[in-house]
Amino acid sequence: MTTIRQLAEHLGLSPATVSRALNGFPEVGVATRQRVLEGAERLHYRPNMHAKRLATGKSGLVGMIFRASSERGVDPHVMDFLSALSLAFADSEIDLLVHIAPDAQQMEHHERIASRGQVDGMILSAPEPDDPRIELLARRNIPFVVHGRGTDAPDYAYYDIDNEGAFAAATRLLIQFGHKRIALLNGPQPMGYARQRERGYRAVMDEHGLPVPPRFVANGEMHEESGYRAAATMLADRARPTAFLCSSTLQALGIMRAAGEAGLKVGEDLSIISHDDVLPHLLAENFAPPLTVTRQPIRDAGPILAAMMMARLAGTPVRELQRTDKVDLIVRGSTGPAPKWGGEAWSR
Amino acid sequence: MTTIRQLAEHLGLSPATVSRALNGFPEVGVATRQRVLEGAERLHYRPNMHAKRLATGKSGLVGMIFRASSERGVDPHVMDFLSALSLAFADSEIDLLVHIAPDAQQMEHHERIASRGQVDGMILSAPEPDDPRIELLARRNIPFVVHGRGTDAPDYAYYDIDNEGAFAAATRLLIQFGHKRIALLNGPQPMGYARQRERGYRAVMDEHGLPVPPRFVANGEMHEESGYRAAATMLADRARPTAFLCSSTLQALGIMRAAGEAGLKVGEDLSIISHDDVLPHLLAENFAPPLTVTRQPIRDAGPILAAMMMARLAGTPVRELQRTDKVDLIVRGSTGPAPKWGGEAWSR
DNA sequence: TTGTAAGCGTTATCAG
DNA sequence: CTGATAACGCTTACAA
Repeated sequence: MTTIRQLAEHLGLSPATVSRALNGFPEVGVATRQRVLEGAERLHYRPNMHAKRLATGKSGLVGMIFRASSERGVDPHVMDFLSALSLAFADSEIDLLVHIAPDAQQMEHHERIASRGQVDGMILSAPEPDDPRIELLARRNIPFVVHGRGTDAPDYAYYDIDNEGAFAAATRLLIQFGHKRIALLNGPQPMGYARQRERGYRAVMDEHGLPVPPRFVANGEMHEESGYRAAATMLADRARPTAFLCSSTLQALGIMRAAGEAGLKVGEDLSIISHDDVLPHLLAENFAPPLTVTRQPIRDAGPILAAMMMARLAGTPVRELQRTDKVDLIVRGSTGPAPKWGGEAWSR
Repeated sequence: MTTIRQLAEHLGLSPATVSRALNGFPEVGVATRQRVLEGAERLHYRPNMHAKRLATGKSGLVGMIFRASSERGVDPHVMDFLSALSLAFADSEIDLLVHIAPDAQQMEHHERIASRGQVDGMILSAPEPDDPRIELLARRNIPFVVHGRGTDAPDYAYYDIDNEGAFAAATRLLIQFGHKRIALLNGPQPMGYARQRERGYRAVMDEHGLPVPPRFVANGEMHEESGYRAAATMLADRARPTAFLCSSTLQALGIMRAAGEAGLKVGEDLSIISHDDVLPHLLAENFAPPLTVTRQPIRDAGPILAAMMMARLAGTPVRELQRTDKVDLIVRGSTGPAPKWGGEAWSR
């Protein structure tokens, strides 16, 4: 390993000049810089990160702590996000420090990373309204950006999608198709996005004077089995829903299984609209029938949040780093007119 | 931020003694150590990682670079592995540095991490026979452990499952059920595990004198659509297979879709056995019908490889860090006796 | 058992 | 434009 001092000696320069040349400082002569660059190349000089970091106080690391439920582990959507994020940082100098922590140990892990001071900033996702992780980072003065929002207009840097608008649009489509008994299979209760989605759904139901009985709204994790369980229960009832809104294509898969067992044909006897983060290994258009979805690939959030993080580190103020994107509604075969027998609205 | 010097002053000791006390050196007096520990607590002392690392040359970071295909991104199974790995490192001092890189840029990323010297070791997965990544790490003398094997008896530390035995057992079961036309939907061609699986399958087919026409073996990525495509093609032929072996439950989902479109009933007209890494959000037992699988949760590899990595860093020799686990064959509803019409072996 | 002092490889300050 | 020199915060011989 050649050090900056060796390189300097080799060139007949001081370490200081070499450092300046290498780091693009303006005051260094153009000929000198050229010489230094060539020398560095020739001697295979690689700056020692640890020394650099000790001297500058910057670590070149951005931390991200994912949530894991104890039974099901990490939501498969997040891998897609992580992947896009990593790719987006690829040609910067930044590397990603990743933790996966059960909900119960989230704070512990944040404490650890924060107090060690080993990251320049943090990215966090799936915030709740009064998220203690956010409070911690703010208190410790660690720059952070958030994937999602805990509340409607938070005072931190975030990127989110318009969950409320998406679910309002989906509900509206179903109502236009004549559906009156529409059930919602939502994500976990405390999550910001789950609240936003429920709000969009309820607003449109209200608007059309359609009742929302409590048993038509379920909260659960976003996997096949949770979709199956909730749908099976609801479909067993005589006043069953004629349409489902759900939060993930995996849940939709479970709804389809329940529908199959109940002898219902999806797209005719039963309509389904799912939110689609786009899991590349299980595409909504390949469902049988193809799924109608509110679509916003979660991977698109990667480059956006990476850019936000870098801007934040460069000092861009928070209010310039808040963004919400619209969501597309894509109609496919899993939705259709309400069946005749279900034409009546559910009543207490 | 309190430094070790401040803490030392506060206690009337030298930084050296404080350092020794904190790092558990034996020579320090028991009373002194107690005092130091309390003082550190009181002043909220946290050692500066960068300084520590500059002094010791260790980074406390283990790197992992995942492969991503350009169209489908990262295999969803790996998130589960990453998650287990991170959990396993949680109460060590080690943190995980994660990259996701397209196959085409794997070497670039390895170069980058290796030359910066910012990790103490690397974990890598899905090796191929003469994997250039492994060659690079070996040449640079960076300790590493591997998830999977590129060859049967590699000279590096690895953890793998008995893919060959698993697929041999699965093939045997199908043959016992009377199947003669058995197709294999494998993972990507170059991967070690894909080769191992094909070998297990072919060995048992040979053993029973059953031919394996080229069109009965497909290699592809492990997602729903690849399973669908391959199965649809094979099922369209008049001498179609009566049973499928596949590499992932997502592929099995695709096979089921193709079977449905061909009017075949899975478990009766067509048998399916899949390898099951256990995706927690899509369980094989919840398929319709439930899927017969060779089962080995990929998450189990997390703690094993974490322990191996730490052992490797502590100097345990490579030959003591090589392990292969058996795989369970779990029979469920997707397998059954070969249909009568398919009783004849395929012939050229 | 504890202290002194010399690194570890950079960057940053201040002269020149 | 370039060069000394002092940090940066910790570890580790070596001395006591």
